[in-house]
Amino acid sequence: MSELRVRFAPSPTGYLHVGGARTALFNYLLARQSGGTFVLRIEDTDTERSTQESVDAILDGMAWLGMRPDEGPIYQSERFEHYKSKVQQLLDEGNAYRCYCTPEELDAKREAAMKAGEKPKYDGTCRNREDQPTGQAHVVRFKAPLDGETCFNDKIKGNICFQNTELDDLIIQRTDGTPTYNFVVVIDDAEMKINLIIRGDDHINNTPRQIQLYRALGYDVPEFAHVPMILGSDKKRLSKRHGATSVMAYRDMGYLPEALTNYLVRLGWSFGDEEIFAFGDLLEKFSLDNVGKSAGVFNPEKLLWLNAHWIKNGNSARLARLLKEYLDEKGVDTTDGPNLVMVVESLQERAQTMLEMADGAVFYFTPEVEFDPAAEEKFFKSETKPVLECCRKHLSALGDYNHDAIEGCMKAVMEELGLKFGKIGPVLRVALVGGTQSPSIYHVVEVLGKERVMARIERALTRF
RNA sequence: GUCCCCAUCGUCUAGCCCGGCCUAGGACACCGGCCUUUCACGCCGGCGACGGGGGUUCGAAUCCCCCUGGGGACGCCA
Repeated sequence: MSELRVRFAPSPTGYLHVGGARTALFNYLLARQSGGTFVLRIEDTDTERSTQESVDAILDGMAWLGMRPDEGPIYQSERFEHYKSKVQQLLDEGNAYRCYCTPEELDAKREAAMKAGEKPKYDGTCRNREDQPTGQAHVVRFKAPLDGETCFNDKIKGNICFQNTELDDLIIQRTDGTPTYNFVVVIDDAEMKINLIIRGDDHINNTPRQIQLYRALGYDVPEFAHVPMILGSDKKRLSKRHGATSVMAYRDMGYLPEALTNYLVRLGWSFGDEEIFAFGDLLEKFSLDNVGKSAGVFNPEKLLWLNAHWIKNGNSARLARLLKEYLDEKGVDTTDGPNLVMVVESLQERAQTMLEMADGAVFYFTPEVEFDPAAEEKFFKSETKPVLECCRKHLSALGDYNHDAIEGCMKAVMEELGLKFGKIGPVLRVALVGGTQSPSIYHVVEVLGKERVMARIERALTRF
C-alpha cells in the first residue's frame, strides 16, 4: 500500500468528546507509526449548527491530547463551489436528478412506511420525472443502483454487504443549494487521497451509499475501519447525561492527557495483559488488528486509576507547572510558598487527580492555616503543649532541613519526652497543616522549611 | 418495524482465526489481611464470566445453525 493517509473529520457543533477523541487517536497513531499523513477536516456543511467556537474547542482538545494535524484544518464550507460542480457533473451524466417533493410530503411517506412495517426510504417519485422546472424549489438526489448488492471488507468488522434495494436515492444537494454530508465526505476523502477511513461504527450504514458515490464519481474506493462505539454505564450511547464527555472537562477535573489517551485507546483495544501505555508504547504497539468488534462501556473508575498511575509516575517538574495552574485557578497564591517541585513530590503518591493534589497542597501556601476544630480539641490540650514546645526547641536548633536530619531531630524529641512517635507526630501535624491528614510529617517539615515551620508552631502555641 | 453490527467476571479485556495446554488469565471496582505517625501508596488473598438451545467432533469459550439479548442506522444532521 502506498503511504497511509488518514483523517479526522468532526462536525463543529460542540466540543471534542471522548468518542471523537478516540477515533482521532486511532487515526493519529496509525499515521505517526507509519510515517503517514493525518488530515484534519472540519465538516461544516450544516451552516446552521456549525460554529467557530466549536472549531476552536475541537482544536484545543486535540492540542491538549497532543495531536497535531499534518494537513488542515480544511473547511468544507470553503469548498461549496467545488461541490456544486460535482453535483452538476452527476446531473449531466444522468447519475442524479432534481426532486421536487416537499419535506412535508417526505415526512408523511416516511411515517406511512414505518407504520406499514417497511423500511422508510424515498419512493422515487421524481426519479423518472420528465419535466425539470427550473424556477421551482428542489433538492438533487443521487440515482442509486436499484438492484445488486454493495459490499466492503471492513478492517475491523470484516466483510459487510447491503442489498441495494435497502438503499434509496439520497439527497446530495439541499433546497438552499448546500451539499450534504454523504456527498461531500466522498468527494473530500477521494480528493484528499485518504486511503483508510477510520470512524465510528455508526457510519457503517452510510458506507454502501458512499461507495456507490465513489463509483459514480469515478474515484477509487478507500479502505474502511469502523471502530465500535463507547457506551454509558446503562449501555446506551455515551452522552452528557452519563457524566463528563468533553475532553477538556477532564483537564478541568485534574486529569493528565496521557491518562486519558491511555484509557481511551485501551478501551476497545488490547495488547495482551498490558494496561499501561505511554504514547511511545502506543506508537510501537497499536494496531487495528487488536481492536475489538464490540462496543465498550466507559468506566470512569478505571480512568481515575490510570490518572493516579500517571501522576505517581510523572515527572515532578512538569507536574509542578501543572499544579501551579490548578492552584492559580483556585486562587491560591504560590509566589511566596515552598518549592513547588517538592510540594508535588510530597503529594504525588496520594493524589488521584491534579485537582486533588491542588486541594492537598493548599495548606503549604496558607501561612495562617485553618485549624480543624475536632483536631484542635483532640491535640491542642494542656498535656500536649510540652510536646509542641519540645518540637520547637529541637527544630529551631536544627540547621539543615533535610529529611534524614528532621527524622533524627524528631527522634531526639521522642527521647527527651520519653514518648512514642504516635504521641508527637499528630500534634505537630495539626500545628503545621491544621488537620490530621497530610503527607508524611517529615516531608511536610522539609518542604515547608525552617522559617515557615517555626512561624506555624508559634502560632499554634497561642491556641492552647 | 426494516436493515446492519455485536455477544467471556459488574466494567475493560486475554483466549477464539489455526478446537485439547482453560478446574478460563490479567486489570478496574468491591471485600479481607499485611505494611504504617495520619491519609494514601505498595504487597498478599478473596469474590466474580464463556447468554440459551441444537449440531460437528473422541473433545468446543473456540467451528456451524437457530433463538435471545444489546447496540447502531433508517434526516433537506454529521
